[in-house]
Amino acid sequence: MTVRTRFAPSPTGLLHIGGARTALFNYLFSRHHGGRFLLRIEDTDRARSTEEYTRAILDSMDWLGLEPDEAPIFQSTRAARHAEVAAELLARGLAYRAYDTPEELAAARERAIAEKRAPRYEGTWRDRDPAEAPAGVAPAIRLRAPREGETVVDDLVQGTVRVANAELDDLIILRSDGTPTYLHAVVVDDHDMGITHVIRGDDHLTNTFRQVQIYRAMGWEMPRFAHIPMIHGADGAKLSKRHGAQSVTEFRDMGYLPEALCNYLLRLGWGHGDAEVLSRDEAVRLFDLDGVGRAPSRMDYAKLTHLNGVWLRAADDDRLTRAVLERLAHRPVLALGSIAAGRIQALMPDLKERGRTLADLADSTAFLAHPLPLPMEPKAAALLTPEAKLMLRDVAAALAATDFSRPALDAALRAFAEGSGRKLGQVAQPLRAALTGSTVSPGIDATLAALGRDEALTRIAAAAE
RNA sequence: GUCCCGUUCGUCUAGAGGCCCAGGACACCGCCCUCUCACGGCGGUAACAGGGGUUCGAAUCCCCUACGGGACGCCA
Repeated sequence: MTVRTRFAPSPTGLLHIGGARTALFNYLFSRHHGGRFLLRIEDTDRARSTEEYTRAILDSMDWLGLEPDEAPIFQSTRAARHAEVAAELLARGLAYRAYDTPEELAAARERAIAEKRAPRYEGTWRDRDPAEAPAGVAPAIRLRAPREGETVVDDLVQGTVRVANAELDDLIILRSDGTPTYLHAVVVDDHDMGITHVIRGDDHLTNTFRQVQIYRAMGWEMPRFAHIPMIHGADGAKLSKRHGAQSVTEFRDMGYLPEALCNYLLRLGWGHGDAEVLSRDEAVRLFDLDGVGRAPSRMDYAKLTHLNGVWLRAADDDRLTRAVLERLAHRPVLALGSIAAGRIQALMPDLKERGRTLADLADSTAFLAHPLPLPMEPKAAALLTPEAKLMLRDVAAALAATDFSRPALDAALRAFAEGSGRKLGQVAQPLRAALTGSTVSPGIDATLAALGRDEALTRIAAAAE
């Protein structure tokens, strides 16, 4: 049997990281087992679903490298099939028409809560003669769920979970307007799509019992279920706005790399020995459901950032240069011609050593594209004392005598420092300030070389004035 | 209220009865490297929720308590 998994987001918002992790686990599981990964857009809530969100979710999945193996299926296109299955259940006496009005149900619910009973449907129309149906009320169709015994879910993550059928009620599968409810549509679609493994957030665990009842009623083979714990904010509460970034789009905009976000999300709730840094290939090779824990995990932005640094250092220089240029394009003061691009490219191996996000990288790169006069950070300006300025003129002369290769620049600076009785730092720091307007940059020789002879000497002269 | 699930360093986790007076990673604190900042290296602080069992022996098995989370909709 070929493994088939699916990710089934509803397009009522951006793809958040909980959803991204669910998608990732589905993807990795299917890949690990040589199966297929599908996508279903659950857009049955017509009021809240939008095309923009659908597109945004697709974009985010694409960015994360989680492309589905088949064209996405839109649940809204399958309403007729959902109704057909409901009709079959009705014909076989496994479902029934319920004529309760929303008002009656709401009243019954309030009564139950007031009397501290579970707010369950009492089955008013379960065995009532349809002839008693009130005129003008369109019925909803409810599943005739078993009332005795228990329903068991053999979950790949949660283990065997069981509940007494008396705890469950007769759920609505088709609304009075003929549209399917979520629980019903999911079962029908998963069955028709040939889904073998349903991997989703554990907020769906208790709903699974009712879905199992639908599978049973239809006599369908059941998929295996795997309910993975949810992601919480740093305070342990459900992830929300106040916890900071939560959508994939936001993380992308903040300068996180998709491989880093995937790596982080993979390790959140899943472990494999001491493995921490995992490429996509390694993840596919090692991932399986037995490594997934059952407790909810908290989002740790610091660890994500660290991992991003690791992947940033491993990333290709051309790719990073392009990404940085894109980010810098929003800064009108910069001169982003081919000269600047060349400098950035040249210094990228050194720059990426110290950045943690693309945003950091762009910040630490901007000086290369900045036209003169260079803005000076206060700390940098403080380094340019009158004595330092005098020294800078001599340094410029020493540097001008080299071929401006890194080794030659390094040797010249060391010789100059030694010859003038200074420590290298006493020479390098004012020089750094002159070249970058900052106290922080890659090695001074690399910085000089990236700027090039003319620009470097011009900047030094400007600072020495 | 009812039902379901969970609880190992601050955080993510390793741990499937003796290998654990609990290992790794991030964060934090020292030191080293060093032209700055990073990177890297070395070291440190820090956890089995509590209580009962079972067993020669329990982080690992059972029970209870506490605390978290989730679900109970003609939402998905």
